[in-house]
Amino acid sequence: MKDQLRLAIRAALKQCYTDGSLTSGEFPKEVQLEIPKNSEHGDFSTNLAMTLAKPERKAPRKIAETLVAALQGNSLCDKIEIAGPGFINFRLIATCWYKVLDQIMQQDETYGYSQVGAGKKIQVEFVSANPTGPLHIGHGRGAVVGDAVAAVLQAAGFEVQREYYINDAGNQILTLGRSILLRLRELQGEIVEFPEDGYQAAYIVDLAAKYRSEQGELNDVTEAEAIELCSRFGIVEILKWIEADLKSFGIHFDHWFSEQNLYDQGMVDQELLKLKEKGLSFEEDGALWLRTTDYGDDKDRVLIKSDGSYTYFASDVAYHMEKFDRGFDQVIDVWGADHHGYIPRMKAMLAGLGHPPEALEVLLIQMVNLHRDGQPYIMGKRSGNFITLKEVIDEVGRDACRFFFLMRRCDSQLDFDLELAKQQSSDNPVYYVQYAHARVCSINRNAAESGIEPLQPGQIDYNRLELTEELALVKQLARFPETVVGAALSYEPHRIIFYLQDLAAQFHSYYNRHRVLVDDPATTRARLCLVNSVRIVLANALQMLGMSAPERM
RNA sequence: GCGCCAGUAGCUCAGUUGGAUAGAGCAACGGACUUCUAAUCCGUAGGCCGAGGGUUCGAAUCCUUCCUGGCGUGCCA
Repeated sequence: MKDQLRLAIRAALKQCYTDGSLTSGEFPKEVQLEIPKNSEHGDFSTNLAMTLAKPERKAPRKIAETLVAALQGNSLCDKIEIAGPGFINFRLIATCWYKVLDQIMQQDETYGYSQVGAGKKIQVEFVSANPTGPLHIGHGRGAVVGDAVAAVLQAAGFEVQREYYINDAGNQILTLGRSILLRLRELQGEIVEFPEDGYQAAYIVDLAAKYRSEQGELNDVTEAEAIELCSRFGIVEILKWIEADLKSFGIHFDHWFSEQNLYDQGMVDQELLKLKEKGLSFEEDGALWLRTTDYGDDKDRVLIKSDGSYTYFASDVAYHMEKFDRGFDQVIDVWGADHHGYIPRMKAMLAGLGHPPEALEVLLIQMVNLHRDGQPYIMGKRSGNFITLKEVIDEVGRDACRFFFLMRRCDSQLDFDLELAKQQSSDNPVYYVQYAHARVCSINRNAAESGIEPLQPGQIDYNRLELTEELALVKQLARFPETVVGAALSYEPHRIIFYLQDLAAQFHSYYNRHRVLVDDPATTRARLCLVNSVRIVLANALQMLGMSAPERM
C-alpha cells in the first residue's frame, strides 16, 4: 500500500521535472512517507515538498501545490491536501484498504513474511553462556532476544543461522574440573579443603555424585588427568541442562560451536600468524599484543600471556574470523551489557584484518532486575535464594516469560516481576493479547454452530465494513508487514510486541462496541472476514516470537 | 579520571530514525455484563521529555557542556 503510493509520488515528481514545473532535478533516495499520529492528517503524509525547498529555492507550500497538481487523478487517493508548513497528506480510497483483507485471507500464515532480506546470510550468536553452571535469568533475556531477532530476520527473508559458542577451554573449565574432583574426593570419604575460588554451588556436588555412580571413582590417574576427566564430564552434563532449558523455552540452535575445537584445529595459531604477518601484533613484556589502538581502541590488548597461555580475546579473534570465512554478510553477537568494553577491540581486530566493522553488530542486553510483588528480589550466589532460569520458566510459564523479556528495548534495563508475570489477570499483557485471539476463535465456533458457512473468497462485500473502527482496524492490519521489516532491519523485536498490544486493544474495543454475528448475512460475513484477519495477524506475530495463540482461555 | 547505556505522567515504558496538538499500560477516580468469553470495554485526571546552550522551516530525537543512576575500565572469565 505504502509502496504503491511511494511509486505514484515518484512518478509525479519525475513528471514535474520533465514538464519544467520543477527545476532542480533533485531526487531523494527515498520518498519519506509516514503515518500521521493524527488521523485527520490522512493515511500517509510526506515531507517531500519541505526537503525540496532548498534545492528548488521556493516556498515548500508552492512546491507542494505543484506536486499535488501532478498527482491528481491517480487511482489510489480520494483526497490529497497540503497542510502545515508544507506536508502533503494523502487519504486512500477505502476499497484500496480492503484489498489488504483479501491478501491476509489468501496468504494466511505467511502474511507479514517478506523477502526483503533474500540472498543475505546472517548469523546470530547468542546465549553462549559458559558451561560451568545452569542458566540464570540474565541468560534468559539474551536467549529470548537473540532468538526473536533471528526469527524476525527470517521472517524478513534473511537466511539465518542461530549459533551457540561453547567456552569449553580456559581457566574456568579447569576450575570446574577441580571443583568436581574435590567434591568427588569428599564423597569418597576424604577430607578436602575447598578453595575460595572454586565453584561452591550445590550442583557441583550433584555432578560429582553422578560421576561416581556412572564412571566410578578416580584413583589410578594423575591429578591432571583426573581434573581433565571431571571437566569433560561436567561440560557435557551442564550443556545437557542448558540445552534442556533452552528447549523448554522453545529455542534451538542450528550450530553449537566449541572453542576447544578452535584450538584443536589449530585455527587460533593460524589467525594469530595472520595478524603477525600483517604487522598488527607485537611482543612486549614476554606477551603477544594486538595493536588495537590503531583502530580506535584505547589500549592494546594481550593475545598470549607471558606464561604462554591464551587470552579469551585470542580465541575470539579466531572465532570471528572463522565466522566470516563461513560467508555471512552480517554477524550479530548478543552479549550481556557488562561486556560492552569488549566491543572496541573486536571492531579494531576486524578492521585490522580487512572486514568492515559494521559487519559485526553487537546487541548488548541490559540487566534484568528480578522483583516479587514490587520488591526487589536479591540474588546472592552464596545465599540460598539464587533462582535459575528453569525455575522462572516453570513458575511463570513460557509465553509470559518470553513476552516479558521482549517488552523492552534490549538496551534498557528490565524489571521482571515474578508475581505479575504469572498473574492471569488484566494486569498481564500476555493474556491481553492472547485473549483477543481466543475471542475470535470463540466467534468462529459460534458462527459454525449457527450454520454460517466458511468464508469464500469473492463472496465478501467489503462495503459492509463502513464503521470508522473497521477501517482503522484494516489500516492497523496493513501495517504488520512493514512492522516486521522494521523490527528486522533494526534488530528490535520489541516493536512487534508493541504492535501486538495495539492491535489487541483495537480489537477488544471493536468487539465491545459491535457484534460480529448479526442478522444481516452480508455484514456478518464481512465482519467475520475482518476479525479473522485480526486473528491471523495475532497468531502470526505470536508464533513468530515463539509464543502460543490459544483458541480458548 | 575515561568509556558505554539510560534519564519522557505518581510507577514501568513506547515514540515510525528530524515532523504537525508527546502516547500506552499499571496505580487513582467515575461508569458498562439478560446480548459472539468482563482475562474485556468507555470516560476523567495526570508533562519544564534530567538542566543549560547550539544546529533549522521544525528537536524528546542531532551537536555541546553539566547533573543523576547502572555497567565497564585486568597478561579475569
